[in-house]
Amino acid sequence: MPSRTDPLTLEVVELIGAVVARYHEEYEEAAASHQLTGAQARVLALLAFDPLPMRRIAQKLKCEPSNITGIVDRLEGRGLVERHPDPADRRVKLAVATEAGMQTAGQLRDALDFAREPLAGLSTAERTVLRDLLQRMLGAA
Amino acid sequence: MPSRTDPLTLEVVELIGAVVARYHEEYEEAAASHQLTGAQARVLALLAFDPLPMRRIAQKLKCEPSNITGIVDRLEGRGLVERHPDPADRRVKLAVATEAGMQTAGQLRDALDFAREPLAGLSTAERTVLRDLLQRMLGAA
DNA sequence: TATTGTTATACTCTATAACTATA
DNA sequence: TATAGTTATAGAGTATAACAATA
Repeated sequence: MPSRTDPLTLEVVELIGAVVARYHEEYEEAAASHQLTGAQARVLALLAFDPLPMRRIAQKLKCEPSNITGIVDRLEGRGLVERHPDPADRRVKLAVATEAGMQTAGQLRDALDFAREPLAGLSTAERTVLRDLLQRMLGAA
Repeated sequence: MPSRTDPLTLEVVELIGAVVARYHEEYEEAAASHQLTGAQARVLALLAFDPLPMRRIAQKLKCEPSNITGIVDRLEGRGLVERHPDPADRRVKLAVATEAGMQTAGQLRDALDFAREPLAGLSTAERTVLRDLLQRMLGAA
């Protein structure tokens, strides 16, 4: 078993850092191309998947609920999101992506292809190794 | 050759997104444990590697130079960084990590171990596959 | 009483533009 | 005139605390 700090491991750690930086760069860039901030794009992506109460959005983004008010305000001002009452609990407001919001979210998803291209060039065996490793990385800590 | 959107590839793409999210979470958490913001921690990490002119920091962080003034101000106020004149060009200010800054940067580095633990548990062959894949991912786009 | 969303406040990061001191 | 760093300004994200409506 190789050591925790051998050169190959350090190299891989550095590469992961580079992937993270690259992922963020491209995400911000894709968001900006739609005049959205990163936070707005993340919320829109969540809501395109399914409607959520304000509080749930904050949990998903791991931030305070009070922040979501402004982000959804701005998305709503752009016509990408709407606030709907929850019939089951009148305290709750469900944030829902509009048709335009769904379209924008789809375009954002397509723009984030940088990872998909090279992955598709790998054999099934290689991708399986990668999947298992990533799962281990996420499960271990 | 598998398709660009087959289930295994999509699964891996999703896992990469999770790794990115996790990486950021832990980075912010480690920074916060030293009463630093993410941006401050990133600048400190850069300067712990070697001193840089203000402008170079902005290039590394891919932001406007004017932003760096405030970030370095706050690091300097905490005694983690100093501004030194550049003898070669009196317009330039070199930002240098202090002894305390070097220590903090080292602690931040150690805190970001989540990737290293599981990586060290992989065989050399597996880590080599991973390294090559990550390099391909970064080079392809 | 507890919870949901909001408001108010303060701080940081961000880009843009104008300024200063050097070159 | 061009460049390095700064200042001024405005918009956005963030946490904290207090508030209204509802449970």
